[in-house]
Amino acid sequence: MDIRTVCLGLLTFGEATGYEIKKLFEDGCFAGVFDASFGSIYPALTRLAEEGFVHGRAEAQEGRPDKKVYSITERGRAYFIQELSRGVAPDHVRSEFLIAMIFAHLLPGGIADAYVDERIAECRKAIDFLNETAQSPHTRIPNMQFTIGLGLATTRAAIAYMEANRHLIDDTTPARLGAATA
Amino acid sequence: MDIRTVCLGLLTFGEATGYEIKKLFEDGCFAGVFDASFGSIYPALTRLAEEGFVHGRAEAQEGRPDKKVYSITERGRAYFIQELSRGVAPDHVRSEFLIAMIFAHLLPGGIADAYVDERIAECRKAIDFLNETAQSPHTRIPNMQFTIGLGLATTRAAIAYMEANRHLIDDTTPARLGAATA
DNA sequence: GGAGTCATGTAACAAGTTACATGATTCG
DNA sequence: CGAATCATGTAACTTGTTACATGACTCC
Repeated sequence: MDIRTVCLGLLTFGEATGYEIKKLFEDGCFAGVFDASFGSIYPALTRLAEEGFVHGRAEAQEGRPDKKVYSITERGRAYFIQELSRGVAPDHVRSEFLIAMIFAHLLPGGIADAYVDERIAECRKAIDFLNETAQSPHTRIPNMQFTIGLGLATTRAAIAYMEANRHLIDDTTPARLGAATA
Repeated sequence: MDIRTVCLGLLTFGEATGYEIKKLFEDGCFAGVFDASFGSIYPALTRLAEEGFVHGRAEAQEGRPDKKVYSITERGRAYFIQELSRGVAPDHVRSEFLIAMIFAHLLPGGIADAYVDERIAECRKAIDFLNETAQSPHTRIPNMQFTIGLGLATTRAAIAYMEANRHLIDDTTPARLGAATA
């Protein structure tokens, strides 16, 4: 699924500007699920408008560029539902953290260990964030609670596992030694 | 981290051809962590060879194109360790499944439910695969056991959560009804 | 005065995918 | 006889990022 389609989906929750969509990818309910830069969001919205899937309304502002507030059209909504009904592609994951863990035995002492520390801290932040999000009004629908709950369950499992098994990383032989004995 | 660097990392485990690297991304220990197509693997290896990070040896075969077996050089190994020591970027995730769950309330009855079925089946397959991988000889190093164990822990948590909470998805109001009451 | 927020947009670039080209062998 | 496996490589294309351009206002 491309960014265009995801933007369309976001607009089913209500109107938004490109700037607001970007923030939803960063701190909103899409954090950790999808991400996109301004350089892809703005052209995506422009094209959606050309195709008649959204409608852009310019809102004048003082001392700032006009705000372009987009709202989804009936056609857009139908198209989004159709796209989402066609099936879901496998997850696309690219985790530098996991790669670092796979090759942890090559890293000089302390580095992989620090990566685990960082990761645990990030997971804790993610849990706080998910708990907050679960309270916000538009996540009251059951499928949102499901999605947030799934994130909480897997993140908690990750923390518990890492805390219980991080000695497997600490014990890693430093790189130079590993190369010498190979 | 780009594909080039990950290919370099794979070669620290021993020599391999482009074809074999592709298989490692699909069924090997990198399944679910990273993925790449031939169109990016072959050029990556060519460039790594030009840069002196790997050495390519052509092996003649009957009735088939020459096999190019790549092995990592000392420079390549040093470069890879240096790159991996510079820190890890945040995970890059793009999950159509999670997007489908977020918008499940828009989908016609039964579809989101089927997606959950599929997902649980995939998770079970992933667990079988991880258990097999944990037995193979070159995953005996502790950090590999850690990585595999982390995958098992989070995947099991995901299955358990989905089985216990999938009613939140089943209960979803069909799309047309949802639109009418909005 | 510098950083951060709000706000949009484009051009140059990077990265990676898909499809094509080639071709023998083996398995069902 | 078709599909899968083994095996490499390139060109066209898609997608998306980074950096730049513009500009005011507010907080420290």
